[in-house]
Amino acid sequence: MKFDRMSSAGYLVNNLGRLLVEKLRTRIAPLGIVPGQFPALLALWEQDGLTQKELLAMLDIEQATLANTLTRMERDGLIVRKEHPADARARTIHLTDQGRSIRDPAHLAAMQINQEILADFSEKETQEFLDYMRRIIAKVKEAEEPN
Amino acid sequence: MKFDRMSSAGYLVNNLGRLLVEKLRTRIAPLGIVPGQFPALLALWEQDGLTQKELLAMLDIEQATLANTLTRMERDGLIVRKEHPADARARTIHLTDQGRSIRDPAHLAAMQINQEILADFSEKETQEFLDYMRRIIAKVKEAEEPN
DNA sequence: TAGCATTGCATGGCTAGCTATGTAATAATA
DNA sequence: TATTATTACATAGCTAGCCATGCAATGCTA
Repeated sequence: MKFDRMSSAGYLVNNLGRLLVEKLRTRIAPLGIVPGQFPALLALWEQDGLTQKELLAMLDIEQATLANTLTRMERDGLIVRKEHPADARARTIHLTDQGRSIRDPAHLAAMQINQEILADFSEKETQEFLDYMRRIIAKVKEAEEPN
Repeated sequence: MKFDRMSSAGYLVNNLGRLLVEKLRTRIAPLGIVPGQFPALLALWEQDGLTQKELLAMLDIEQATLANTLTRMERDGLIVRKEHPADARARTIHLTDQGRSIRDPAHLAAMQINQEILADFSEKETQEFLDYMRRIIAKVKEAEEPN
């Protein structure tokens, strides 16, 4: 009985995931950000001044992971956290000028990577691939939350 | 200009990768192993007594990552490292009885996950999906090593 | 309104990936 | 053969994910 990694969806997804994170890392390094900060930045570029809880609701990571990522983002001068006007437990999260300024090149880097890795794919194949991914994600999430 | 994560191949691959790692983690926890150990175990189940270098050549991780994983595997009683008969720098890696004994259930867990997440896929769709993944992986690797 | 439950966030400890670097052993060479 | 280069592996330090837990503030309720 043999297990062939190249025929294992799980193995392939994981392997590609790591490759793409590293690719993104090198692309966005000049902007002073790292891959883990990307989803939070995307959300904050859409809407600034959120609380951690509100931001968390937009992301697919755990609260503790976000808290640590935000701490590093603050350290790196991308965001500042201000006291919440009405709730002393909460803090609102605001992009700095620097955090705001890298929006376009960061978007571009991510879009270029997506485009490059799918350069040999037809439009139909690209859509099929994205659809397969979304279907599997939905399936996994449904399995872990049967409600 | 908006960036839609659900249309980003990179984001989707990553998101799914994490979901699947966690799924695997819960499945194999009863066996006393964790996902990072899986590839090394697969290789050792195929061939025991390899050096770290030989094992590394079969895996898609960096040397330092493997060294740390092997240390944890030894700590957890899955492997032992013995002195190499001819080269005092190297050590040969051997499965313990415990490491050997979990082979079948571990294989089964991984195969079941692959099967479950693709349960709604036709055979054709499954093959297409795997093929798309392999094509993209090849593309990314080719891009980073133009030779 | 006093006490308890809940909430918002932070922290600790783990796995697992990465790069860079150290160290001892081996191999190559001047 | 003495020195230098290379090799095999380990270690340090980082990001980034996870779960469990702590703590202060807020909300609820008897």
